[in-house]
Amino acid sequence: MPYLKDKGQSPKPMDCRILTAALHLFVHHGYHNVSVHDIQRKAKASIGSIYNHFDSKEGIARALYYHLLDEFEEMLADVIAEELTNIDRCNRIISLLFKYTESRHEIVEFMLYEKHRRFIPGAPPICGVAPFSTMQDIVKWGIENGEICQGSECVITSCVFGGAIRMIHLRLDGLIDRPLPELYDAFIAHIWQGLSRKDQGSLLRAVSG
Amino acid sequence: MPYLKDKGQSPKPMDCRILTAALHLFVHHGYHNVSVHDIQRKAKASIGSIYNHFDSKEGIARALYYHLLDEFEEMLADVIAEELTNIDRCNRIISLLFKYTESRHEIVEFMLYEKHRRFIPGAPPICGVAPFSTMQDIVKWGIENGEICQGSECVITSCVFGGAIRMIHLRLDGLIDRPLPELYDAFIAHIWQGLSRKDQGSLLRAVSG
DNA sequence: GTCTATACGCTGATAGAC
DNA sequence: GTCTATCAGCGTATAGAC
Repeated sequence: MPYLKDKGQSPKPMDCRILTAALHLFVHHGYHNVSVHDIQRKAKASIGSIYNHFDSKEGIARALYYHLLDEFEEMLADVIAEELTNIDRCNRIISLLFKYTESRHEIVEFMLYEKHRRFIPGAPPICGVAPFSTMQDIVKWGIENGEICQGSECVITSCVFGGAIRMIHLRLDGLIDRPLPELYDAFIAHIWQGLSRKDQGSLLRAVSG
Repeated sequence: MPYLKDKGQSPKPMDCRILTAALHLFVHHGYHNVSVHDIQRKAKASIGSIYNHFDSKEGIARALYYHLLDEFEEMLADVIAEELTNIDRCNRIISLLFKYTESRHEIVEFMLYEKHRRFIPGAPPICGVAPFSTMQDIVKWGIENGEICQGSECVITSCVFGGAIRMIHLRLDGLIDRPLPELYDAFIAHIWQGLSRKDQGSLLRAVSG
């Protein structure tokens, strides 16, 4: 393809043209507002060719979705392989998502902002699926080894990644006008340190002094 | 209707039947997977009657959307009128959203989990629209009067409400099996106090990392 | 205001030549 | 494998009786 990275078996050139066209159209107009004719035109292929590569319009969406899901999961595997603390793993994931939101916004929008079950009948809710459960695992490990505060995994995971996902949505909707990576440091600090006013200075002084 | 509350001018009985049927069907099957015939059947009205009350299928969705948006905004006005601290206002909003997720899940799902622009062409992105900008205002006031830590409004608003919205999505997708109000206290504590373990060592790590 | 019957465009999918 | 031409069904919306 490649979408997020080069590894893994990429689809064949023609599949790629079709999937890339479909991704673009789905993101900008919505699955239901895009016809197979639109995809065919954009991919510079014919209807017959489309149906030679995919069994249906829904099949195109499915292929796209599961392909990107795999790439997402690969990215997370890489982050886990890095042997960081679990907090830093969370931060790294957020950092990558913020970057991709700028550089590959169509992919991020399709994966993080679309209701896939609306057009892929069999699809499980995305938040329960591999990459997202992996994110919850990382949080769980962090709680277990004491990096992260005690509490319900799903609540803490929601706090960590829910805020990030919200920012991505706002950015994609044009309601944040700065590139997300510029807001990364502030965001990370808020999440881990909390949002109520606190006298950070004295806390830090207490440690160093 | 009433959806969230009784005040305001409710639609007429027939409008109400149609809108209630449409809400149910849109939430469960998605706007594009619902035909006017489905709505007509569910509302126990005829096609002709539907088109006597609304100009189009899209018109039904629009009426529903803006009606609920008004009710949402009214709810926020009530919270603001209560004269709480701004942090408590945020908490109160989250508490109400959690409660409504249990008792009126179709409304919450329609308002917080649907991509309205996919079927209501003129609609502005929901996060930029009245109730959501009001939420950002509350955060802004909290920053200004020193209750909430210094920082970018949109980042802090994302942290506060993004986590809550994420939990609502997870709950609506069946990935959280406990009623959200039971998780409210924990959630609030995490948001305002932060997620890293609370001894100074890890706080410093979070700051430097 | 409510109803039934109908028109008709669009779109997903197929057939069959090359 | 790719293409064009075509079909069949669905779904929005209208016409017109009551």
